[in-house]
Amino acid sequence: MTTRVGIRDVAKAAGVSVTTVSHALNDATSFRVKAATQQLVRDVARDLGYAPNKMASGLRNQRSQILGLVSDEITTTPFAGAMIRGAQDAAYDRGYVVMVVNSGLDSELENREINMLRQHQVDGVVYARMYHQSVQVPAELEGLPTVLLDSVTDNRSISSVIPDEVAAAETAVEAIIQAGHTRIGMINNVDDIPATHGRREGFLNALRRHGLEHDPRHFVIGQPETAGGREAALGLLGQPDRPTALFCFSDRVAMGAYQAATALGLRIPQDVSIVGIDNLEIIADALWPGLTTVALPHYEMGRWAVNRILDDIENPGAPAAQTQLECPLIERGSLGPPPS
Amino acid sequence: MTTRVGIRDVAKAAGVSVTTVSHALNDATSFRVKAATQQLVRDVARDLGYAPNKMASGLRNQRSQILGLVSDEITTTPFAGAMIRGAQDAAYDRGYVVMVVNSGLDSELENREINMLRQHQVDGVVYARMYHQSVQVPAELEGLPTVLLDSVTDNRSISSVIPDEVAAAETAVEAIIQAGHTRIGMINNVDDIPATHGRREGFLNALRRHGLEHDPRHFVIGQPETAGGREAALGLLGQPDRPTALFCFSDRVAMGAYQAATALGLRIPQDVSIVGIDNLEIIADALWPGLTTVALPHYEMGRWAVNRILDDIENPGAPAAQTQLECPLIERGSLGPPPS
DNA sequence: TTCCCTTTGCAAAACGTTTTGTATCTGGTG
DNA sequence: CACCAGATACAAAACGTTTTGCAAAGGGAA
Repeated sequence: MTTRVGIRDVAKAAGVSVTTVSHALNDATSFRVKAATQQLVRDVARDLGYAPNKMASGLRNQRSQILGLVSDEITTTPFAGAMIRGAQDAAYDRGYVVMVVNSGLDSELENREINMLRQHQVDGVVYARMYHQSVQVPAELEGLPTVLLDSVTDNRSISSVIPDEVAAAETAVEAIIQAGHTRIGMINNVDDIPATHGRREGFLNALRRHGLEHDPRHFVIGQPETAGGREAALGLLGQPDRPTALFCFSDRVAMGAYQAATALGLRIPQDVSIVGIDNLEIIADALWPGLTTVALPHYEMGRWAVNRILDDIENPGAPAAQTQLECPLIERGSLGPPPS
Repeated sequence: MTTRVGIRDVAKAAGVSVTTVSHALNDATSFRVKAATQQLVRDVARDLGYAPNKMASGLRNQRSQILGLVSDEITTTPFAGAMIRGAQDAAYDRGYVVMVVNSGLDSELENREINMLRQHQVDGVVYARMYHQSVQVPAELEGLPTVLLDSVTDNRSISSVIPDEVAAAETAVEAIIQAGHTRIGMINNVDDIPATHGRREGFLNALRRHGLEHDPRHFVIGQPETAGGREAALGLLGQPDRPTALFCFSDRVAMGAYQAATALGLRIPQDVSIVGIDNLEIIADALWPGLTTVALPHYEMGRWAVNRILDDIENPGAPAAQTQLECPLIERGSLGPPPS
């Protein structure tokens, strides 16, 4: 239970003043300390296990080196981990640390939590959603550097990063077309969210680009969970001129499609190919055969958001940027040539 | 871009001294301020939107009101969310906030991150693992109040919280026995970790308690993922006197068992019942029929750990406690009576 | 009125840094 | 030898709180 060692202890041990220690350690630009002294101080500091108190230096510098990350439901979603980790890695690389708070759907609570972050003098906050959506930035964030993660708002002066939904869908459908399919179905989400529209658009783009006809009977919507996918796929694959490949709104929907295919006695990918979106490893890897899917760049978005906010802090006044990140195809075993 | 309002602004606006404002707001025990004055100060503070600077008060009080949470792989596991959320909820209730860091498997990085937490003067740290295991507490945590989450160590002076693995398995197997089964198989994990041994023990306990014979051919081990479960279940269910119910090490293993059953033309639960452990919603809910399983209390463990550490901080010297939390049965549709 | 308590308020010190302004060296030049 | 310019080191102020010690005001009791 030794008491913490402070800068004055280092000064005393090294036989120099507190000022000199500070200069020696922060080496700064102005050469106000002799190289030999600097080395001495550093050695002493290391030997004593000195670590500067960020509460004190933050108070003095008016900079806490803490970033806030406020998110909605962290619990129920498997994506949270990757986003948070990306944010933390980026923060760590630049000497910052992240405080995560999550408020579920309770905006009253969210405001109180943002207020706590403010009291801790966070230098900025990443406002994150677990599913890409359009949000209203709470007034509590006024005056704090803010970046949106996996969400957008109409205020163009706030930077944001989201997946390129249209391109993601195009990537998936292009792969299906490359495999030789011409009758391609899609199971989309019923919900009115950006992902729904973007993925639909990408699907249609790819078909059009290759001169393939869009058969409305092969385009269905359902709840974006496994059960919804199962029902939708049962309908789609039960038709006499069923599609030979299915592009699913998400990996969970794709899992439902697997169940439907199995129930109908169709083998994957010999009888029907299935492609998802998300690269939710715990599902995509577990399905049998493995699910070919397009990865959502959660980790990268987390990194981008933090880097962007730190740029804003270090260099204020740069114009805001709305960024879309690419979504790579992850091949496993559920995409093959159409049955002959 | 208004400059932050400080305690002196409140004092000036209320026409009292800074001291009085501090007393009025922290109301404390000693009645050093008249009720009317206190009310006035509070009103003024609210009107001005005053929020105390925790860096300053923390510096003065030698207490940051920040807790560290260091964990291993947050990315790949779906449990992280629940644990973190539990920790945060408990922290929030008591006026604290949580800094999460994760280091993957890199203990070098872990040490540096713990060092960052120390610099930020965290009042304590929760040392968490995503999968219940035995750990060595890093020397860097020396002198900091520490609680282990989902992990244990041989140092009995450190508090810890883990799931009651034995009881969890007993709960699962009891339910199977109650449903009428007598030939019960288990697919266990190959890895030498506490969960493996605890769940095996609980399985055997339940059988013994009901006078059921333990058939070694019905007990197999495999990799604790879906593929491992699939292979193990193919062997188990391919036997002529196959078990009528399978207790699986985890929900992911259970998913493999579903695949095996389907491949063998066995219906769940009519031909074979399956029970898992984890209550990994994204899988248990998605399987068809839904997976009956035993929930691991991740959220509750997170809460317990933080509450315990705050108790330790507020009231040092209490003896350490090693706690096991209960695991409730979650019934969905994969457990039924044995085929007649 | 005087004295003494109690209530209420304030000034100042302290927490551990960083940074500014100034003082002291050193050695080179006239 | 005297002087000066850099190089190097230091003392002190500041960041925004909390808390201690003290002073002023109020009010009974004598």
